[in-house]
Order: sequence, then structure tokens, then C-alpha cells
Amino acid sequence: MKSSATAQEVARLAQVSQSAVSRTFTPGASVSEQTRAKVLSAAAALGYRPNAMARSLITRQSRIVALVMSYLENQFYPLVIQDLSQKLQKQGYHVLMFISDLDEADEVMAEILQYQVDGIVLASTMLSPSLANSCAASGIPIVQFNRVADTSAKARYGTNAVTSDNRRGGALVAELLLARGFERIAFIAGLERSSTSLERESGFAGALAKAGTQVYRRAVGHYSFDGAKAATRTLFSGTGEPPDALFVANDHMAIAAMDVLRNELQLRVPEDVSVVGFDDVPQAAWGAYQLTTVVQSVERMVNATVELLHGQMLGNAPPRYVVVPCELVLRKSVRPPADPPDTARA
Amino acid sequence: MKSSATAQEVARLAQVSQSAVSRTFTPGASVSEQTRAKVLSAAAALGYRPNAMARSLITRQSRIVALVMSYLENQFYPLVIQDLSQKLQKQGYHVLMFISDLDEADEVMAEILQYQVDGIVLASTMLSPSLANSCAASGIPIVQFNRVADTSAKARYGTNAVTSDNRRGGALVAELLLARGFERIAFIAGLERSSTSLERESGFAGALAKAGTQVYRRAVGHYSFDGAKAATRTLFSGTGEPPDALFVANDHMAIAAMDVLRNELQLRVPEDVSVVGFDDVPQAAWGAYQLTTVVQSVERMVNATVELLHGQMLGNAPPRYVVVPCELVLRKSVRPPADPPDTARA
DNA sequence: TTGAAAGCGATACCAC
DNA sequence: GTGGTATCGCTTTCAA
Repeated sequence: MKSSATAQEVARLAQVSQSAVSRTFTPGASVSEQTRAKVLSAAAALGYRPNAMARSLITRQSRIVALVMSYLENQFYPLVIQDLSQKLQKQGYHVLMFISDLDEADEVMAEILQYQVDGIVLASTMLSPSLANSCAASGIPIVQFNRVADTSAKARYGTNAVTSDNRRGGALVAELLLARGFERIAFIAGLERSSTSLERESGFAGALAKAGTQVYRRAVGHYSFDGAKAATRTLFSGTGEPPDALFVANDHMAIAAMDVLRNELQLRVPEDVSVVGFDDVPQAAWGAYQLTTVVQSVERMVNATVELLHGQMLGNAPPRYVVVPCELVLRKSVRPPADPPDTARA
Repeated sequence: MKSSATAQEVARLAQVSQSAVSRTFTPGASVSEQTRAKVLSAAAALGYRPNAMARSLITRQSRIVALVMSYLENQFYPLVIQDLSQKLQKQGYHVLMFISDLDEADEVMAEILQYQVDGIVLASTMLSPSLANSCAASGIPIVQFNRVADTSAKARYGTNAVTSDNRRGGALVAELLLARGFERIAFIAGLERSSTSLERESGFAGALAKAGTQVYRRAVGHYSFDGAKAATRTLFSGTGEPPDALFVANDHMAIAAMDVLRNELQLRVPEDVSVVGFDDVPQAAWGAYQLTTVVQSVERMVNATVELLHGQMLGNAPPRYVVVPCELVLRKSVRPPADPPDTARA
């Protein structure tokens, strides 16, 4: 049989009305313990499960959240998928994945709307103004995750967003590097027009300026591994002293940079060049490197997102622009201490 | 307005029947060019999109495929999500993500069935026999991806699966290492009961046996980064000669192993120890290492999966057990040649 | 080609 | 607490 049993059939077997069946599967409905038992046993016998499609047709709630992402190369994003979908599952929601090639987000949006999703999470994807409108019109809560389309102050009213405190994070990096006495501090940007890269750089450059100095050299890595490798080669080639410190707009690129520094340029990290990243990627990503990074906690960001979505989907909570704090953390390398443990010697 | 326009409203505005609207949005239906135009313009005016829920209620097709995964730490899986969802999108399907903690797959299954999904892809998750039955009963095609629950020959009839030729892959590794003259070849297993680890090891050990030798040392890494690190420390500690070659059941663990070898044990890879992995992870994962690996192409596996699903969802194609070939590949390290390029010198 | 009407499987609002 | 009935938005016969 292609389809499972219907409420109708369960009702017949249990000798009750279809309404009784429905109520049994509706938390907090008023059913006597007796009929409830009858229904449950009949349902078990037939392998009955309420049809979510039919249900959402009438309740106008699909309990589906669309997650739009453009690329998963950056290890930060798989973490987001995992955490977000697990947390939503716990709240009874499910994640419908959409991979969009950055600019075709509009096309994807049309498909999303067909599924009557209860909410949309846009990660690493920008929404065209026209689409933003069509979403607002449809009344589906939409949360921008990590990256926002418009950083202007007014955009903070009327749109939902969860980002980390990128400016502050950038400033923290500058303060750290200055305190450690570095003098030739370079920067590798991500996508030039992305809010994450812009804000991190602005906080960074601002703090340097406040200290009476500025970025020594700058290149663009486009948030890609290869882009960051090329950028690193550029920064450390040419005439003049090479940088003694490097701030990279995210960890994914920072790892690429460290690969080039250590393996192509024969520089030691952090002895010859101090590298600082941003984001939060699993250890499998930075592996053997010592990486100082501004951590924006996936967990806190996802929590904020779920809370935001939940509030908007149920009540009529006003849109919010949540900025999660971030902090500088030293990811320890697995490089052994001066005196390696005995077990390491055969 | 909470919901978008309905076919009813479009029909009224276009002065046609609701049926006409439906037919306009049904590819290959018979509508005159004239009414079609009227409907389309009315639909555009109202921002109408057919309601996928209502549609699937009657067509008994949700065009949703469930993807069940247990953990995304291994970089191989994000690639699968990306490729699979993109390819399914192109065929008009969408991916509903489920993260299951390995054993709670049964629980997740109940939720999946509520959504009337057209198909299920189980990756890195094993299905309990009882669930397997309940799926078979519901008639929803289900494809096991990469890992299978039962490797017995009879299981190959009646279940869909896509795996790579793990046995052959394991044998290839053994042949390579033997040909290169290594004498103390160690192995790090994944999850002991997983088909991937079992088959890779069996092919590997079989080929060694055929050459009159055997695995020098063996440890278990449980497919986790930390597990593999611990396993590596174990293999290279203790009395006796350390291994001179190491086959690791997947790339994710192989990278952890190389971290330990190079950074804790001060061994050079591949000069002191030759490391061979399995799977296919992006360069961002192996980064600066030189890694020989048995590549099981994500692309080929996903293609096979989509094809399999598609066949089962539409026609009544018989279940198939697809084994994708794999090949040994040397992932080149970015370590420079003996004479580094000029640009690398400031 | 077109429109009217009958469902798909469930929930919600009624009276009882 | 319970059962009947309208309804959600659409596809699908079936006549016209």
C-alpha cells in the first residue's frame, strides 16, 4: 500500500468518530482516557501517522523552516546546519534545505514560498530588495543569519537578523596585535560587499587608527580557500618588509593563509607571523595550527535564531536585530611542549 | 495578509474557472493560449503561487526527499548535502534535513513519514530492522548512502544502496603500500560495525594476506578526529619498531593522524610514514598535507542516488545496490618543490 | 477547451 | 467529552 492509514480508517476500527482520532493526536485536547486508549491501539494496529500535509493545509502551519545557504565549503556552515536543525527538531520544526548560487536566491525564493514554510533562515545569502518585499508581504518571518543585506541603521528596524559583533571583534584583534607590539599588520578581506567582511574590517581599521597607525597591507580573499592562498602570496611578496601579523576575515581563509605561510613561504606561525581569524570552525579544520581567532559562537547564534523565529512564528513579536558578543580565543596547536610526553617516544 | 493568493482568487480576477488556473500551472495540460495569458497576468498581479501542501495532498507526491545524517564533522558529508540538494532541486525535489544521533533514527523516522516524503536517503545512519520494515510497508523508496546496514549478499536484493567499492579500495591501498616496499603497515579502523570500515579493512587485509603478510598494528578511531588522534598515538608508542605506513579508514581521521605524526611525534609525512586515507574531502580539509587517498567520488555517488531515487519514485524500478568504483589519488601537498618559486621570496 | 463538483486527510466549530 | 459538518487549496474526473 502506497499510503498509510487515514484517520477515517482508524476511527472505524476504534469505533469512534474521526474527530476523536484527531483529538487524540492533538496535544492538550480533551479526550477521555478510554477513547484515547481505543484510538491509540487502533492507530498502532494500522500504523497510523497524521498526514502533515493535510494538517498544515488547515492549520496554516507547516512546521517547516527553510534554510538557504550558498556554499558549505566554510566549515562554519555545516555546524550551523547541524545545530539549527537539531534545535528546531526539538521544537517540532524541520529544516528544508535550499542551496542557492548566491545570486539566484530570488529563484529559490519562489520555490520556498510554495511550501508554505513557517519561517526562513538566510545564511550567507543576500536577498534582493524585491524579494525582501515579497517576503514581507507574505508575512513569513525571515531571519538573516551571520550576514545582512544592509548595514544601515534604519535596516535594523523591520528586519530580523542575527550576527555577531563583528566591529567589536575586529577591534579586539587590532588591540591584541598592537599590545603585542606588531608593526606591520596585514588584512585579508572576504567578499568585499559582505557585511561580515565590511564590519570586521571597519572595527579593525578603526582601532588601528585610534592608535595612530593603519593596515600595513591589504588583499581580498573572497572567502574562498584558493582566494585566500593567492591573497597571502600577494601580501608576502614584492619589495619591502613582509607583514609580521595577519588578520584574516574568517577562519576558513586563515587556515589557507597558514598553509601558504608555513609550507610555501617557510615562515613559522606564530613565531614569524601571527595569524588571527574569525568565526568558529571545528578542530578538524585548524588541526595542527595555532590559531588565534575571534569566536562567534555557533551555539549562541543558533539559539538566538531559533528564539527569534519561534517568537515570530507564534506570537507577533516585533522584528529584532540580535548582535551576539564575540571573544578572542587561542586555539591551541597540537604541537608538543618543549618536552614531549613519554608516550610520544617509541 | 498571512497567506498568499489562492487559485480561487486568481480565477475570479481572470474571469475563468478555478480549473483553468490549475491547468495553467500544470505542465502539459490543455489550456488555450488566451486563457493561459489571462490567468498568468492575474496570478502575477496577486503574487500567486500554487500551494504545495494542497497539491501534494491530492497528487500524493510531496516532491520532498528526506536526508538523514548523524554528524557533519566529516567534511565528506557537507559535500553530499550540497551536491544532493542541488541535483534534486534541478529535478524539482527538495531536501528535508534530519539529524539523528545514530541510534535515535527510529524516532526520526516517525516524523519523516508524517511529511509524506517521496523518498529517503540515509547517510551514515543505520536503520533498525523494525524500521526497515515499516518503511518497506509504507512503500517509500529508501536509499542507503555510503554505509549499509547489512553487508550480506541477500541484503543486496530488496534494498537500495549506493556505496563505493570499499573492498577493492582497501585492496588497492595494500597493493600500493606493498609495491612501495613498506613492511610495517598499520591500520586505523572507523566504527567497528560500520560497513565502510569493515569492507575497507577486509579488502585491505585480504590483499596483504595474498602477499603473505598482514597488518602490523591496528587501532580503532571511531571515525572521529579525537579518536583517530588517540589511535595514532597508540600505534606509534610502545616497544618495537613503529609502523612505516598507515592506512586510515577515512580522510577525516587520516588528517587527524597526520597532525599527530607531524606535530606530536615529529615524524615526517610521507618521508617517515606514508599515510593513505579514504573518501573525498575538499582541499580545505587536507590543506598542507600530502595525502594519498582512495577517492570515492561524491559526484558519482550522488548521481547514482538521484538516479535511483528518481526511478523508484516515478516508475516501479526494482531496488538496486549500486557500487561505485573508486581510485587511488595523490592529493598533492602545497609544500614547495626543492627550489621555491621566486615570488615566495620577498 | 472549459467549468462544475467531488474529493485528498486532517482540523475546528458546532451543537449535543 | 463527543460526533457531525464545513473547510483548507488544490487536482481531477466528467459533462458540456
